[in-house]
Amino acid sequence: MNDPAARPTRAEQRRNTEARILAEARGLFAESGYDRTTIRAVATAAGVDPGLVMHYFGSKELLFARASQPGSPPLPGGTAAEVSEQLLDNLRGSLTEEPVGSLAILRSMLTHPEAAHEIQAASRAHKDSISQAIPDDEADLRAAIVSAALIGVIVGRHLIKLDHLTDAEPERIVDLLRPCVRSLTRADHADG
Amino acid sequence: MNDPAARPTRAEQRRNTEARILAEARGLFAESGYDRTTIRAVATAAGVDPGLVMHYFGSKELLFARASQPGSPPLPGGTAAEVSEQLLDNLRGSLTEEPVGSLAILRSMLTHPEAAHEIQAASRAHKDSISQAIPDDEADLRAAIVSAALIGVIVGRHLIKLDHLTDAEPERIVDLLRPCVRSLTRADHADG
DNA sequence: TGACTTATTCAACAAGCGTAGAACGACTGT
DNA sequence: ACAGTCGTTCTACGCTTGTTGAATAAGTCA
Repeated sequence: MNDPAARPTRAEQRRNTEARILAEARGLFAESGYDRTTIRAVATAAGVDPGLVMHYFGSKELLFARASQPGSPPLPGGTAAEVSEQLLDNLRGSLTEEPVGSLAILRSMLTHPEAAHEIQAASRAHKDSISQAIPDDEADLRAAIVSAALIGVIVGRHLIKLDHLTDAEPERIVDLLRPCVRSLTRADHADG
Repeated sequence: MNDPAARPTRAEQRRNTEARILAEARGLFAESGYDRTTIRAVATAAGVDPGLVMHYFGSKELLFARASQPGSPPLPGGTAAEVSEQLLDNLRGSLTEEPVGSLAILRSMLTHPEAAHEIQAASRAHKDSISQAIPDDEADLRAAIVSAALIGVIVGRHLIKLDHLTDAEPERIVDLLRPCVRSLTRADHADG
């Protein structure tokens, strides 16, 4: 019955193709964004009829929602120094290999309202857990800035593919950004 | 002949509607991106027939090219300290009111290849003039990082509208980012 | 085996898109 | 005034899209 070499059962078959469709959808959404990814293209990539995609996922919108699961990294917490090091750890992870689902959201965040909302929500959650560690009345703003800047770096590397950002060793980028993150999570900054 | 109150001449009339179309196109491209902005919507917003838009601009692609003129800020140069202050000046300008043409490019940079190329080119030009002021063999990487991070902040404020980033005073954001930019344009950074 | 479910495909619809070309009518130079 | 330019609109073509419902064929269970 459960012989792995045998012809797969019906339920297995279904989960199989459903997973294959989902994987191809993730890839295409991450590569081309929501609008430029057609259900037909997903179906073709998965070796399947477009109608089947609809039958399994209901609509393009629902397919996108399933394909772009936030997979949000653990929220930082603790002292300011700890928070900044956790932020840099997350950054390092996102630089080495970003999960395709996250890239799908990032790719579409400027043109697809739903994706934008998810980014806002994620950034808001991030902010709440960061700003508590910052002894400053501008803590919320600081948290928002560090979110935006780090998103910019990830987007620049994976999606826009900025020249020297794509090839660089993740650890180098993290090292170069460490003073930035620290100055933003601490309340001290000198000008002049 | 040139009585400003009189009925406009043919050439004036043309420049008039052409400018009106271009303005509406800029607005819509900045608001919705390339794909979601239809020529029909631009025409309707300008109170004009879609065919006229084609007749004046040739194609949607050409219209986008005209509507999203880079309007790149003056390239920084000089010593490291001067460069970082110029970068922050540009940032302040982009935070107070970004020209709609630039927002059109930024909005589409993740989904429209042409827009992505323009961002890459702009970032490359930026890099060349920044990295010369940085006494470091990682100068190119530093320049790319600062570009990406600043783009992230601008995008977070104007396009994604991150919570506390939208309301904040530009000068506050600039002040908070000053240590960041300085640490990236200088060759010194401590870790530990 | 036979009844039933279900994974999958086929064919087609309605809508929206960019775009082309003919047509109209007012302005313009001679 | 006449011929021609030109701003502008109308209509329509061809294409792609998301989505649907019927049809097909294979697996499943009594």
